Amino acid sequence: MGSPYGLELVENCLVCKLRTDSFFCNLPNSSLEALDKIKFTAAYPAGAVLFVEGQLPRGIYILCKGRVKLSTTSADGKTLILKIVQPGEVLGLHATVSNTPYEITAETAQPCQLNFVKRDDFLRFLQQHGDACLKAAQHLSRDCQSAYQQIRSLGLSHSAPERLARLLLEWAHGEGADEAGTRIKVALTHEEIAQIIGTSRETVTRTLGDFRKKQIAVLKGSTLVIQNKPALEKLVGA
Amino acid sequence: MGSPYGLELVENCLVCKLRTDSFFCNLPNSSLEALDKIKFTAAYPAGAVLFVEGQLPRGIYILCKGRVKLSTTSADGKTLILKIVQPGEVLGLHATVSNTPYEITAETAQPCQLNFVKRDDFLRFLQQHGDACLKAAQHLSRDCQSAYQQIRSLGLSHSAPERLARLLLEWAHGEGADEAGTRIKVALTHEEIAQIIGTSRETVTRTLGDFRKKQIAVLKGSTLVIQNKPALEKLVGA
DNA sequence: ATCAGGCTGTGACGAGTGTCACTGTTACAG
DNA sequence: CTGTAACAGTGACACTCGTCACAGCCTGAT
Repeated sequence: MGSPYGLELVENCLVCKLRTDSFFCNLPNSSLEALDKIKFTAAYPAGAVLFVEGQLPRGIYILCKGRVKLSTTSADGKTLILKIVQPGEVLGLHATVSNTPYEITAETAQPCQLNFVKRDDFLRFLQQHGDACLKAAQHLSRDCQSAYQQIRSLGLSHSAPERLARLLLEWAHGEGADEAGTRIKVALTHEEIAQIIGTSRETVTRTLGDFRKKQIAVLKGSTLVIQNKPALEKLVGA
Repeated sequence: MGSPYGLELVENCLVCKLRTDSFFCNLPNSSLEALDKIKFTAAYPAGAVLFVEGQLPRGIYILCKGRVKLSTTSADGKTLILKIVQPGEVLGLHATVSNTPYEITAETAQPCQLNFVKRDDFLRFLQQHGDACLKAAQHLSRDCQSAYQQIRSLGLSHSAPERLARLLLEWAHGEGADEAGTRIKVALTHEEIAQIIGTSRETVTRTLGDFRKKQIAVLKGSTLVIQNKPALEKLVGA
């Protein structure tokens, strides 16, 4: 039994222990069985590029395990990270549905397990399974929402500290806190954070240093501790 | 026969002369008839607010005639325009599909005719008509695309002139040109343009003045003439 | 005609931040 | 243990652009 990149492959969605409560994972069994027949399961190492902006859509990827980074790059090489995709989410859905080129690039950030479904198979599947089609629509609407949120963050904020504060709060959302504050794991470099909030690496370093000095939040290694959440909320103007 | 706000209402989608080739308008007749039964047609004056960000979704609006402005506003009153919606497009789709609050505000920019469909009716309609559901997914994927485009514009560009150039090129896309250049009608103030590209009114005025001086483009009244398209393309770095 | 209100055009000024250049720190391979 | 590369921290500087302030200019109402 091969387990490439340290992953144990789960071949069958129906008995999959990774199943989340989101999107395609929790379809009724009849639809899930149909999906199971047309999917291909594969494992990828960290840093693998699933698709590149500009390519014609080959199909969709369902992320079972790991993290995937979605980004776009400008002509002069500047990169903007759109999203870190979590297990249970689908990649390449809008390009596949509308048959337009992928407008973003997807790259694994960790070793990942993914299910791939070819475009033709997938569209046929959607036509035959109304519940799945509705799920797809819901998934797309979430993508829209997160995109709109990022537009707000980029377009309506006045400063880099404000955008960084917004990002930290987003991460903190739904996490529990103890007496020291909210403790979160982030596996991102300053450079990557800069690419998310659309600023430079130096500004992120400086701003985080500023937050540390003011005892608002501390990022050490891959551990972020938010000590003063109200201060962050004040920064975003909420 | 009342024709409010100078509009002549078209009550029946099947015989509608406004039908575009996009989205719900060109559904097969069987689905269109079903849609016709659950929709409410209404006319609105310019400046009418269809829904506000934060409200729970009541349903979707299909724009038959007129223009609608989609925007979000920050806590401190700054406004960002996301899109000017054209006839044939659907409003409030993602909020309705995912049953989350509208995260944008929709306001008519001209007298408009709209079809409204209640949420429950619409979701039932989607479940029963697979073709319509697929259309809805396609529509959502277009919304995503335009959102991603705006993210690129806001996050990856270095300067206001670059963003303005990108906007002008977007407007020029698909328009014919004569010897004087590409002539486009835009019914937007400098203020509104500023809110689209996320800058200040003064910067738009100054940049347009600069474009005029360099004979790149001239905006006079509501007529925009693009004289030197290559110069704009060079500005966006393409 | 007169006035008000919205839009456009312009100047001055300073905060914010991108860029460059460098040092310090950590992690990991040989 | 050492060398190397990636990442983090920091200072200096220029430059963009947001902000304030005000002057023309239209359009429509009175």
